[in-house]
Amino acid sequence: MHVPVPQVPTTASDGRVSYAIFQLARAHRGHAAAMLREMDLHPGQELLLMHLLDRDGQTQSELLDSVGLDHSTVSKSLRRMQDAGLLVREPAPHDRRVLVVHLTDKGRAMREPLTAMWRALEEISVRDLSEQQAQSFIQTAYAMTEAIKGGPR
Amino acid sequence: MHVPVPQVPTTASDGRVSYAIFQLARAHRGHAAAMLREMDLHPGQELLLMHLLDRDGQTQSELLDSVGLDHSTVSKSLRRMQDAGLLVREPAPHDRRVLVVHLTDKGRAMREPLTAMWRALEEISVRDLSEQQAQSFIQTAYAMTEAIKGGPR
DNA sequence: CTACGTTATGTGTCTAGCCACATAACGTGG
DNA sequence: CCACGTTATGTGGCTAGACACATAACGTAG
Repeated sequence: MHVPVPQVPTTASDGRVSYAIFQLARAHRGHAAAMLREMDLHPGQELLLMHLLDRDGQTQSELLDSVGLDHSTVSKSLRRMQDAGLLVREPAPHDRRVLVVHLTDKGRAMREPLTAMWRALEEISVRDLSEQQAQSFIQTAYAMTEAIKGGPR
Repeated sequence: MHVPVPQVPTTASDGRVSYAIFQLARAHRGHAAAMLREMDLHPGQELLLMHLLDRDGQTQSELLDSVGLDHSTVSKSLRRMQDAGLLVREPAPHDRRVLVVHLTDKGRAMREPLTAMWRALEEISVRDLSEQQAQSFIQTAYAMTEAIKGGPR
């Protein structure tokens, strides 16, 4: 099977793997954004929703650790998602600094559309791959993720 | 070699490959952003610079096609990069709609730092990979990129 | 030569995401 | 019990990036 490898800028010719990641990420994110748009979500919000769908009632700090974003990003996104009626934030009883996040019915209703979105994203992504290629890709991708995040030297 | 596969949100359990791309992209982009920061560049600007380093004097439209971003994004980024002294935009002689972009000395001076950045990014990315794994990854990544961008069905 | 579609670019507006700074509440050492 | 460090969250400011709308210049059909 012939796979076209686009012209890599000469400045990145020493970073073929990195450039491939870069290009794949762009395409992948773009496609996800289009699907999220159809369900009235903005890119990034789906992650927060997904973590809340797995465990409702988390504090902002807990969510922050889950998604790995800046606390200000989470704070602002949650406010907008509250405005959109996806969730509510309530002060915690025993620690007045803490806000506990709960999904609304509308928020919980996003479970199926989100599952479908990931399934659709997966289908198109692995469309031309063998099962073995897909498994190998996952292994390699996580190995690199760990290395970049500062795994054991 | 044992590679930890982080807990995937249940909503994305049907999208293991996609979630791996998502996580890898986050880490990769974050690391690149940190390095770009040290050379006073903002993420995204490096792409424009790299394409100009390969071919100076492109019009905004040509650049736009190269990088694959919205024309408004390119327009605004170029203005800020001009303010930063990396490039200049001059009206084209034979078509008064067109702006031709030229690098300044300061812009051209980014070639070596950028090359070094991609090399560093590559080193850490492939640190725990065999040459065969890296080649396989590139192939798979571009196959997926093509599939997502709407390759032949 | 004029009307109209196309092309190149700009601007406004929105959210994501980061850093830096600010604030309130919690906890602990003295 | 009070000063001080830590934690949880908010806010301001910046750029990236997308979409929608606007404008000027080019090109072409009639």
